[in-house]
Amino acid sequence: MEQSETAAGTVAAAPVVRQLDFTVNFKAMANANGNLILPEHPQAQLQSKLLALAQSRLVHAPAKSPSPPRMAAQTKLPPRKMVMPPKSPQRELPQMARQEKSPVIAPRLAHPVKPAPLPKPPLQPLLKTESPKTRERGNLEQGDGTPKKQKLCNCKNSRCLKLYCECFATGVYCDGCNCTNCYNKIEHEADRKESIDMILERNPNAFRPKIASSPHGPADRGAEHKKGCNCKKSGCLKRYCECFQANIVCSDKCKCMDCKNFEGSEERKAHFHQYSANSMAFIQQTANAAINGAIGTPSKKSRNQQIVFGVESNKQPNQLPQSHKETDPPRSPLSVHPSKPDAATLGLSKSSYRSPLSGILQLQHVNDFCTLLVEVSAEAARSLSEEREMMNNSTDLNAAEIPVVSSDEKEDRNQQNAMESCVNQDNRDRTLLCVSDDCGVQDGRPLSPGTLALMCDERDMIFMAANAPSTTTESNTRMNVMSVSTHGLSPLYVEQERLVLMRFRSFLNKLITCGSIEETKIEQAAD
DNA sequence: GAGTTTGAAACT
DNA sequence: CAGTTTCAAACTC
Repeated sequence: MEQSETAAGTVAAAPVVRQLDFTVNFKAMANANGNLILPEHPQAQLQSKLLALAQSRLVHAPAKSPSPPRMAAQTKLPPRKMVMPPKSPQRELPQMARQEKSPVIAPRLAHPVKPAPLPKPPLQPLLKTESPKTRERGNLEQGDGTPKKQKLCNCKNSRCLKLYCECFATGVYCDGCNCTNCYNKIEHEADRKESIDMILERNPNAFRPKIASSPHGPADRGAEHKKGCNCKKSGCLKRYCECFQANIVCSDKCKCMDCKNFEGSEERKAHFHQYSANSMAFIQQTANAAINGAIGTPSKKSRNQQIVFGVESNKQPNQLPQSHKETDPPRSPLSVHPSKPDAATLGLSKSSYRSPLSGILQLQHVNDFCTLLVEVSAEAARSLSEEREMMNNSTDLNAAEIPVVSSDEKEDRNQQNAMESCVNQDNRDRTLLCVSDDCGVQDGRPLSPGTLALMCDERDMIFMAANAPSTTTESNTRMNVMSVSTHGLSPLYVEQERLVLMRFRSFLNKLITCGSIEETKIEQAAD
C-alpha cells in the first residue's frame, strides 16, 4: 500500500503522478500550517508562481462539456452491488469474497479523503495552443517528469473499464473522449468500481505507475520500468514500447527481442536523430520554455539547458531536436516560435507555445531584482533602527505621553511602511519588468499597485484553495513572521524577511500581470 | 481517414 | 504459466 504512495511521489511516474508533481513546487511554498515558505531560488519561486497561475486558470476554465467531478471515485465508496453483470462470472466469487479488502488503486483513486473536484483537461496547463487534431488524438505527452496532457481515449469495446483504456488505467473519468459506450463516468461508478476491483484482484499493481524512479536505475534516467516491456518487432524504438514511450532505456526486467533501446545503442541514437522532432521532445521543450524559460536568457547555453526537468542532459529524447539545435538561430527559450516545416515533416504537434513573458523578463531583470531585495533588506534594517531610536528617545522623555502602541498597531505600521516602500519602488519594478510599453496597463489605463496585488492575490486564492484552503499569502506571511519572531529570532531579521517577501510578492504580481496582458494581446492577435 | 501493425491486457 | 484473443494506440499510406 505504501508502495503506491511512494510511487506517487516519484517524478517519472504515470501521468497522474506527473500532474501532482506540478503542484509540488507550489505546495512547497506553504507548510502544514499554511504559512508561506518561499523556496530559495528566485527562479524556482517564479516557476512556482507561474505554475500556480496556470493551474488556477485551468481550475476555472469552463469545462468543455458538463462532466462529473473526476475524482468521485475517491470521494465515495458506493455500496457494493452488482449493477452490471460481470462478463466473467467465475471472477465474481473471489471478488465478492474480498469485499472488505481495501482496494489498492492508483494514487489518484486511493485517497480516502474527498479532494477538490478537478476538471479533466488540465494536465498540461501550459500547452494551450494545441491543434484540434492533436487534442483529438490526445497524445501530447512526455516521458519524463514533466506533466503530461491527459489523453483522450477512443475506446469502443472495452466500455473504458479495462486497462486498455488509458483514462481508466490512469484512474480518471472519461471526459471529452471519443469513446463509445463509456462506463468510465461517475454515473456508472458502481460498474467502474466493480471493474477496478476485478482488475485489482487479478493484479494488485495494475493501477500503479509503471515507471518508477530508482536510484539504481539506468544512469541517464533515474527511473525504470517496473515490469519491463515485451516487444518483439519494434526494437523498442517505437512508441509501441512502453519503455520507449516512457523515455527510458530497457532494463533487465524487459523481455523484449532485438532490443535497440539501451544506453549507447547506435540505432537508438540514430533513431532520435531521425525523429529529432518527435512530439515528446517538442512538448517537453514547449513546457520547459514556459516554465524554466520564463526567465529569458537568449544565450546558447541556456537554450541547451532548458530541457532539464529531472533528467540528465544526455537524455536524447528530451533534448531539443537535433535539427533545431544545429540549424535554428539562437533565440530565447521563450521564443518557441511555430516551426511549421519541422512540424509538418517530422510529425510534431502543429502548434507551439510561446510564453507571454517572452521579451519581458530577462535574466538581468532577475539579477537587478535580487539586488533590489538586498536594498530592501538594508532599508528595513535602517528603518527599524531609526524606529527604535525614536522609541528610546520618546521613552526617555516621557513614557506616559506616548500612546501605547500595541503589537498589532506596530505590525500595521510596519506593514504600512513596507507597502509605502513597495509603492515608492514601483517605478523601479516597472523598469525591471515592463519592457513593452503597455505593461502594467489594462484597457489603456495603468494598473495601480493595489490592483496588481489583488490580481495576484485572487489567483493565489484560487489556486491555494485546492491546496491549503485557508491560506492567503499575505496573512500567512505575517503569521509566519510572527511565529518566527516569537521563537527567538531578532525583530530585525523578521522585519527584513517580511519586507523582502513583500517585495518579492509585488514583483511576482507585476510579472503575472505583464504575462497576462501579453497573453491577452497574443490571443487577440491570434483571433 | 482508413487500414495495418504492434504489444499490453484479458482470457483460456 | 504459456498460448491465444481482444483491444486500442501507434503507425503507414
